[in-house]
Amino acid sequence: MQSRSPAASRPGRPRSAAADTAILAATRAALVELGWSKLTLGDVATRAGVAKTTLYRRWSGKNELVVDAVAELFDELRLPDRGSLAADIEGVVLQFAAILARPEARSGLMAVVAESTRDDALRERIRESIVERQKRLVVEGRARAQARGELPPETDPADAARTADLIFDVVAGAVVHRTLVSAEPADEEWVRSFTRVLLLGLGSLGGAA
Amino acid sequence: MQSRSPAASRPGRPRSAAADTAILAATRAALVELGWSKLTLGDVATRAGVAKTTLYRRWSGKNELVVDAVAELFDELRLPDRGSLAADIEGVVLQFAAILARPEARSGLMAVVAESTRDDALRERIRESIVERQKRLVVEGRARAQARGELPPETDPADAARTADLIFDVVAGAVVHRTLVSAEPADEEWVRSFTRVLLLGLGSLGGAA
DNA sequence: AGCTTTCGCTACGAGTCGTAGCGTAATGGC
DNA sequence: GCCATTACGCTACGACTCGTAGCGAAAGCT
Repeated sequence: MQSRSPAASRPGRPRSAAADTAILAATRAALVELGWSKLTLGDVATRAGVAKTTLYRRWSGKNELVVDAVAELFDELRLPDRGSLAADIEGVVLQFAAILARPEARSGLMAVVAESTRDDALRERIRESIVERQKRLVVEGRARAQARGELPPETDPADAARTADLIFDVVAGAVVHRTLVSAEPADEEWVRSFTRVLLLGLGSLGGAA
Repeated sequence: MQSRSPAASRPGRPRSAAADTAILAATRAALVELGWSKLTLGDVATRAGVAKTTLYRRWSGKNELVVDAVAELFDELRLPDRGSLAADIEGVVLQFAAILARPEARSGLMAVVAESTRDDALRERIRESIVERQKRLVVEGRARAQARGELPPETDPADAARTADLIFDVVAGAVVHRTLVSAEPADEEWVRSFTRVLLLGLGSLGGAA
């Protein structure tokens, strides 16, 4: 989870793996009940049944802890092949929306992103453990669509990377904004409309329902 | 700014308007130097040259203060008529990106949005003073495009509102995600590609540059 | 004038932070 | 089996921020 140094067969008492999972679960529970700002590390330690010092030995602070706790929520993201680009997009967006609908994600994700604007190491940690995994789904879905002939093949690899970044920002940004700023559910109806705009553009809306 | 009660000709010493602007400016300066988490109201009061108690008489806490301080940044958003829907979108998105590039917006905006996930009153304050103003630009730009014949006219008013919400989430979400999560500049090249996707859909990318 | 509200200032209890120090528990090496 | 090494639980601590109370002085209205 934290990609620490080797840690392979080091002398001395090993760190409890159960403590790690208990702490991360306790962090999510505290996020649900208290939210980001009222979450204290002392409280998390109590919930997890560990000493506060143990927590500080493994995480340098609240930011890093919450990143790891929230990152686990995104482990379940999958991209099953549903046969068409539109169906693939709708499927993964609905998964993403379901995760963002959970209170521990809502409270924690935006807060650590906000903190990351002033902390490069934190931003890199978020990128590694959360963002990059999502972006891989975009690349994979795009490749599938190109194999099906639904999208034009990419000419320049640099162009392809820029396009993947653009698609990712549009998809993730729209769902996040809908869920956290507008505070409306990204339900099936919304996802269908969004997918239509993404594939066909604004002009495709408004004509026939 | 805070839309207080009438306040018209009330007996007693009136509140200093200069203090308001000094406090909001000091808040933005503190956001730039310290970021959200290390910003303290005592520090803001000192920077503004007012007593801490004065600050608490006007704002109930850090969240509300930062919302008002950040909201002023969005006052400059305009939607000049550039002749075409594409040009209008590019113009307003570049303005929006320029605001989000400022450190006081980056640090403050996401933080208060994160807090608003657990505070309905705060969310409403954000909606009134920040989000609604942005959304009006979408509605206006869409109406212009329909008058030009670039977009199909809306049939059902409820449908029209849903569509405006969708467009807003896509546009604002994409720019915010690009700027704050991906941490890459939303420069002219990116905005051009984004506008193309928004108007024509994903298929329009990759063919010719 | 007199009344009312705001302002700056000081002080306060409550709560959190992150760390230090200690004795104990759990490993691996010999 | 013994020892070095590391992790753990616990307590205590100074430093800091929070939000509020109380006071006298200032600034407006009638």
